[in-house]
Amino acid sequence: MKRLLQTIKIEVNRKTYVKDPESSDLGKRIVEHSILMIHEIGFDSFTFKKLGSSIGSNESSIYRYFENKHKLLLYLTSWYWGWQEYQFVFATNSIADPSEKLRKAIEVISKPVVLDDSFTHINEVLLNDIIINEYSKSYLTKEVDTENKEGYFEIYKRMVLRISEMIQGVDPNYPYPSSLASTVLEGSLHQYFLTQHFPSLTNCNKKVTPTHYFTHLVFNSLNK
Amino acid sequence: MKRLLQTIKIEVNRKTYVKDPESSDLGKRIVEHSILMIHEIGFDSFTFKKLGSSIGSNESSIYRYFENKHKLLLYLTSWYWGWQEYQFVFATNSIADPSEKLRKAIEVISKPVVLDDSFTHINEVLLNDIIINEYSKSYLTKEVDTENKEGYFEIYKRMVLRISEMIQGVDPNYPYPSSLASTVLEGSLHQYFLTQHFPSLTNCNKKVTPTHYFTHLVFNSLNK
DNA sequence: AGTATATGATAGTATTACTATTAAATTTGC
DNA sequence: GCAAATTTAATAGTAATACTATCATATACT
Repeated sequence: MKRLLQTIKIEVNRKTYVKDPESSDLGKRIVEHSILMIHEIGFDSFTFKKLGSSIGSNESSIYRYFENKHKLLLYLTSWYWGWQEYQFVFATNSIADPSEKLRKAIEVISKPVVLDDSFTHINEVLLNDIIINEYSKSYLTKEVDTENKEGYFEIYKRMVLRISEMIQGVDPNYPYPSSLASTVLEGSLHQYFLTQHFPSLTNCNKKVTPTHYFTHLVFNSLNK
Repeated sequence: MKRLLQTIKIEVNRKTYVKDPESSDLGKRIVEHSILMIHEIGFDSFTFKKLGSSIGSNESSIYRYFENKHKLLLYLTSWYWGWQEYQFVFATNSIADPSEKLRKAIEVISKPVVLDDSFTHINEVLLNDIIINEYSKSYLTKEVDTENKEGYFEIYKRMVLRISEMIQGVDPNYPYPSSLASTVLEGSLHQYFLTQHFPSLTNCNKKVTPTHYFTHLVFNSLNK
């Protein structure tokens, strides 16, 4: 995948980091290798100490970029959703027909992720896998309400809102546009998780992707 | 809510515990207060040491019942799904008409939980809240595949299968019965979570329950 | 060359997630 | 009713985690 606009930078809530990891080489290596390591050993076993030794740096240096591993996860997830939103808007913006627009939107959010050459230090395929397996942990906390107020989930919420508006564009009388939008976004991650770990609980697989399932689900709910 | 069969005991995978907590007074107090405490401070902050002092017992005594807090969570979630399955089967078993059966099934799994007098040491309302906020953590781990093989998620999987079969009973040609079933079960928890913490991402609230939304969603997907 | 800034190395603290041991209390079997 | 078995409580100890603080060194900037 090639980016059209060379100057784009995914904007992430500044509160997720102490020092912008994009601002230095070490910062980028922290992000790059945190993705590799979380993907490999899982978020629960991941520590700054392990990350430090894997990049030949120091635990204390990582703390200068991120307060703790929870904030790092918020950074990674926000980056991911920002990146997804960019592709989402890019792919749907020029489509006039509401149904085609929504169809494209569902496709973009539920299709398998491919590498984006534009951000060399971020492996989007592995990051997507982290989102599938760890995203819920970023909001299933006792601090979710304060963190929500502080804006850590803005991009994700905006994505749901965009989808919700497209649903309303197709059927203004549909009574559950936000619920359906959140179901597609959350449910898509969940269906991918099930194909990986609980294949008997899903009909999705390599051939039948969540895109097929959710396209069918959404358009049967709406009056066209 | 009153139970009809006095002798029922919810069967939970024996591997979740070292010693059956139902077999002693201390065991029941451990379960009872773990629910209260996890509900209050969240699973992440919950420790056996804190639980011990809250029930006037000792950390080491709790380890004689549960290997660790993850296993305790597996016990609580398995108990919850076992309890839900009991109500599910009881409510739907006698219904002959496939559509009515499925309608009832969706209602049972997505309606708000009420207290069950039959299990005095378990507060099902608080436990339901724990399931909403913590269930994903029981399977979003690196050990999910081995634990799945060991049967820790059997009851949940059986629930999805039951719903899936009911969906097929209504429309044998529907191509995604398992995905739709897992979407309803998982999505229902998620919609409750959203009403609590992200009300702008859902149309569900006190009046419009997830039951309305999912009933609409499912029956519009199927050919009747 | 001198100063600011970034990074690295080391040490230290409180908490967690246990394990092991021993003592006390309670239950059970006869 | 007493001895034996079992359960629970108390204490101590270990390795790892999640940090904070301090100081040294390297690099970059003016």
